Amino acid sequence: MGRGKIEIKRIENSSNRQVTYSKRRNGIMKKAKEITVLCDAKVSLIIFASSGKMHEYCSPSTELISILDEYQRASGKKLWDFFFVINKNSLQNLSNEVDGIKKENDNMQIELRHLKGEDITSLPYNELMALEDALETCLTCVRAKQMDVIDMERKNMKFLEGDNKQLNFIMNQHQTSNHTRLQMDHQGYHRAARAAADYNSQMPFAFRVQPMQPNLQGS
Amino acid sequence: MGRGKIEIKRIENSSNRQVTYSKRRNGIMKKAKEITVLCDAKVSLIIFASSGKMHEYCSPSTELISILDEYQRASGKKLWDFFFVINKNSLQNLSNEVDGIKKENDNMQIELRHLKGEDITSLPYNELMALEDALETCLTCVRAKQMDVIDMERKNMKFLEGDNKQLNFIMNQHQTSNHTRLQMDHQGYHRAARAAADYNSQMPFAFRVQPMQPNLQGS
DNA sequence: AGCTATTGATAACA
DNA sequence: TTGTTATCAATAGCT
Repeated sequence: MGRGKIEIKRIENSSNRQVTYSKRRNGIMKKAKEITVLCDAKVSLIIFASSGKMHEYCSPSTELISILDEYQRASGKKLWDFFFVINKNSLQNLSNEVDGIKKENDNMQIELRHLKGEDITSLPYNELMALEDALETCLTCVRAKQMDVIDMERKNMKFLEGDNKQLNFIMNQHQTSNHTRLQMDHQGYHRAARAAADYNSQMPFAFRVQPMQPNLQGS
Repeated sequence: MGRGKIEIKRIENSSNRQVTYSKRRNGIMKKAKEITVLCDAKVSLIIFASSGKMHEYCSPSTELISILDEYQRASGKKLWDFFFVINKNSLQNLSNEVDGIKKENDNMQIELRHLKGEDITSLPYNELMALEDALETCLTCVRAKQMDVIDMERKNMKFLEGDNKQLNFIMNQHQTSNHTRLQMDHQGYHRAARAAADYNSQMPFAFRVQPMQPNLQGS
């Protein structure tokens, strides 16, 4: 529709392309306006030139957002899997929260490094003293705990030895029977389970005492 | 452009309106396609008939979402105060990331508590041993650092005493002059600045040695 | 849906 | 860029 027919392919001459773009853009815009008026249609039209400059048309008394909302329902295509509408207050809150978490994280990392004896060059002397005190207290505490654990282990050993004897005794008693079932009383089962759990919690998994029956611990 | 000119106003005859809608819609779609090809433009076109039926065009190798993204940047109009575009993968990634941070946070808190001697009841014995070792190493390290600090303090003291003597000497030398200026050599200035900086880094601010001239440290 | 007279859009040019 | 205009394309009214 001009002085000559043109093929629909990219216009290589840049200024021709620019002129054609601007004329055709106006044409489409006009037609978009017309169809909204003539036919009660809702239209959203967004055009970007290759230069990046944008032009848009949106039918009056309509918001792009509501058209996009309808678009999602009508097409079934979701523009977003998920989206948050966040006003300025909640955005501020979110930002503050994230900052807080980051700060907490940083502080913990610094504290951790100090407690591990790293990075203490930058600590003032009085904090070094405080750190020493804290470490000594902790060491005392840890050593006391070690004693406790050793003590508990001994008790557990003794307890388990006792149970073992009892089990051996029962096993011997039922040696000839085919349906050998442990005849421990109910309380005994629970005591053993508790002891095993207690004991297990002090040991890495590889060394843990395995229950003799799979659902012993669950009872 | 038809058998007669028409006014651009709502077509009251419903079937005429429907026909015109369909014809013009095709026309706009065609023109939208043409401008993308001819002029390298990016186009998003969404049309709703009054019936609610939707038609859309989006220039190829482009996603509506990216056009809308550009729209927001180009127009300055925000469709939302804030929005995340999250596809299933990035949602998973985000979730993993958050989980990671939480886990990291938890681990740090546990480690911190352990290093502070709290909450060690749940530690297995071998970890208690490892903790004891770590604490002892740290204590050694902290004590060495304390020695360093004390040592450095002594050196600084000595150095400052020396400077003090020198200053007193110079002060005495220039006692009668009104333009009393410290005649320390350039190297001496830098040495003093370095020593002060070093010393300062070991002390809380309240006890820090203040430079005698405000721009001494900056030199 | 097609058809086509007619209007509208626009390519080339200024 | 903007305007003009010869030409082509879209489409209104009709089947």
